[in-house]
Amino acid sequence: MSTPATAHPSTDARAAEHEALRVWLRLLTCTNLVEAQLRTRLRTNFDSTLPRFDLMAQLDRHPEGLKMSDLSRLLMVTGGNVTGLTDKLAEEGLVERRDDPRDRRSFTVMLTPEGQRQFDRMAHEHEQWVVGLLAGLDHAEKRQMLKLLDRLKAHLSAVSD
Amino acid sequence: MSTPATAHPSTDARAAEHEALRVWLRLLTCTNLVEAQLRTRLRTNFDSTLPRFDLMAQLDRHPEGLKMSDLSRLLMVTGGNVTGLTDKLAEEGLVERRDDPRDRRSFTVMLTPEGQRQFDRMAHEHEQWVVGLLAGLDHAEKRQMLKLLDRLKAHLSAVSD
DNA sequence: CAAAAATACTTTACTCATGAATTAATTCGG
DNA sequence: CCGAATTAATTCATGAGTAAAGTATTTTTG
Repeated sequence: MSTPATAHPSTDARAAEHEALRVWLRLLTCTNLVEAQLRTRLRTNFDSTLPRFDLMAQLDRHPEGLKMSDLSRLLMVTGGNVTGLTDKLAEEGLVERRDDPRDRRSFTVMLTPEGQRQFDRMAHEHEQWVVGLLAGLDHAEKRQMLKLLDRLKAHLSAVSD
Repeated sequence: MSTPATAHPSTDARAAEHEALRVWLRLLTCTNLVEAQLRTRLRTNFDSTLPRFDLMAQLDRHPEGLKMSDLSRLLMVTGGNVTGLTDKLAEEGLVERRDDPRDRRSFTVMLTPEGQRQFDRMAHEHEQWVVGLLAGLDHAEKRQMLKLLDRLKAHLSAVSD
């Protein structure tokens, strides 16, 4: 560990704090801008929302169906939240609750054919939106960003226990 | 514009989509992890929340006070939201609404001395939390990240009109 | 100057998220 | 096999956000 030739260590500490805050605020700003765009477009083009899209995306990835508890874990939200989202999607005929013959406490949630059709259309557009929103970075920059975010994520996962 | 020597353009397009999605999902994950940590710590250490902290931070940065509309713009949230947050902070004696002598429709919101004291304590801890959470990146990586996020932000601002 | 437009804020109704309490069904230890 | 603990899902109260409608006060303009 070499100490750089700076006069005041406290100055370095201040600079480090400032830098970390700047990175965090930019991170937050960029994420919020992208999210806002996706929300708006999902709303105006499909009269839907991000949470609903995310839930349907999980069901799309698991055609055999998922239990409410699985959805809760995969979406990283509470069970009560999944109940509410599923209720509304079911009302609209986009997903279906099927009794689990093995366990009468639980059931399996699946996309209906109608839900699958709607999701396919949404997913296709959604991907293109994301490509467009991230077009500010070229290929090399995206790779760099991914590397940095992976490092950050690893550290955060460790911190979060 | 040179076309790389790849067999199928459609393959490139698919790869590009996949890469953009991956970057976006990592961005989202990292932001959510940091936010969750900050929320939890703000809650357990100060019995407060991020929106309240952010509002108070803006008032701290503007000791002369801000109008509701300023807060709405700076926090990038709707006016109704600012009304609710301000109501609660005012109830708790942390901020104060002062009549604007020039315009009876509006008023100036300021931190009370009590609010200023509480914010000072929170801000100090908050900064150290962020430093710790971003400690997964060293100095050079943080600079790199900042550069990439700035580029991304510039593009997003342009897209969002 | 009076009517119309714009502005500042609040209110209302809705979505989405949480945590805690509840209900019902399953599993496990004795 | 029975009571205790666990698990699956829902319900309820609360907080934060939106969009849209409402109120009151400027400001603009014909």
